[in-house]
Amino acid sequence: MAQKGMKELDSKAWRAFHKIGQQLIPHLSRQIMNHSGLSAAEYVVLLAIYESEEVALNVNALATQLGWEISRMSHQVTRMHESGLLKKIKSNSDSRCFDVSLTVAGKKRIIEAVPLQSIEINHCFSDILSKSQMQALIEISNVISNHLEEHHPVNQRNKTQKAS
Amino acid sequence: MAQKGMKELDSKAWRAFHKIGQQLIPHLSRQIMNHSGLSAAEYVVLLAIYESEEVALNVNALATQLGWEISRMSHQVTRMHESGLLKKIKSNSDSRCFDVSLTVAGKKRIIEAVPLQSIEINHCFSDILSKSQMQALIEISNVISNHLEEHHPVNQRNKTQKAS
DNA sequence: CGCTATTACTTGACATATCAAGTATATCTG
DNA sequence: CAGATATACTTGATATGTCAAGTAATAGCG
Repeated sequence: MAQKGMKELDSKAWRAFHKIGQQLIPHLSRQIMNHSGLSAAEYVVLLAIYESEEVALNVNALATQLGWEISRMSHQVTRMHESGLLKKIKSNSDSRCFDVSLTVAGKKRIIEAVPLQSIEINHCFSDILSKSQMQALIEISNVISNHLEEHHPVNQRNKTQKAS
Repeated sequence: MAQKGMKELDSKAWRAFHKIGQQLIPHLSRQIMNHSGLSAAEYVVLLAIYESEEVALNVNALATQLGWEISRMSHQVTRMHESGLLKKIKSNSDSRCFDVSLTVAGKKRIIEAVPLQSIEINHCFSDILSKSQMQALIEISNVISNHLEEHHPVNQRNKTQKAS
C-alpha cells in the first residue's frame, strides 16, 4: 500500500483509493449476503443476465461483461446451475457454447435483492458524496480503465464475445 | 453493480468505482506476484511491519492496521512464518500474544519489492491522474471511511490494539 | 476432404478468505 | 482468591478465485 519513491500526494491518493476498495466492497458484499442470502458473485451474475437484452448469454459473454476470467465464470455458473439459480442449455447454433439464463427462482431472487442493495449503496456511497465527487470518480475510472485496456492487453480473458 | 432505483449519476459513479476496484487491484496484485514472487497479501503484511515504528507487532495490531479480520491475519501470519518471511515469538509481557517481526529474508524481499511496485502504481495510477483527481480521491476516501466507521461498527474485528 | 488452429468451456489442484467454534491466558469482581 | 468475562489467537470446514491442463466442437486452409 504505502510506497517509497512516490511523491507524498501520490502515495496518499493511492492509499486512499486502496482503503475504500478494501472497506466498501467487502462491506457491501456482506450486506448483500445478509439481506438476500446471495453471495456478491451470485448477485452480479444474476444482475448481468437480468439486465441483458439477450434472452441468453454464454459463459464467455458473461465473463467479458463482468471482467472475470473464463474459468472463474465457468465455476460460478456451474455452482449457480447446481443451486437452481441458472439454466444452462447447449446452444444449437454452436454446441461448444451454453445459453445461460435465469431460472424462475433466480429471477425472483435478483428482483428481491436489487432494491435492498440499492438502498445500501445509497447509504454508503451516493448519499454521502457530492455530485462533483461522483463526476470525478467517473472520470478517474475512465482514465484508469482506458490505460489498463491499452497497456495491459487484458491477459488471456476477454477474447471474443457473442450471444448465440 | 447496476442498481435500479438509483439516479443515473449515482449508478454510473458506483459502477465506475466498482469497475476500477475490480480491474486495478487485481492487476497490481498480479504485478507484485510477477515482479517479486510475493502474493499481494504477503506484500502488504511485510510492508506494514517494515514501515511500523514498533520492533514487533502482534497479530491483532497487524489486523487492525490492515483492516483485516483477525482470523485471516492469523492464517496469513502462520503461512508466512512457515515460509520463513516472518518471526513469531510469544510475548513475555502477555503470553497470549505473539511478537511478529520480519526475518532477514522477509526484510530483503520487501525491500526489493517496494520500488518495483511503486513503479507499477505510478504507471497505472499516479502518472495518469491529475493532482486534483488525486485530491478528490483522498476526500472521497475520507468521507466513505468515516461513514463506515461511524455507522457500521466494524464487525467483530478491530478491537483493541497494542504492541507488546 | 483432411489437418491444423482456434474457440468454448471444464476440470482439478492449490491459495486464500470467511465463519463459527475452540483453547489458553489475562482480568475483573465479589 | 474463585468464578465469570474478556482477550489473543488458532483451527477446520466451506466458499471462492487462480492457474495450468485438458476436452470437444468449429473454422481455416491447402
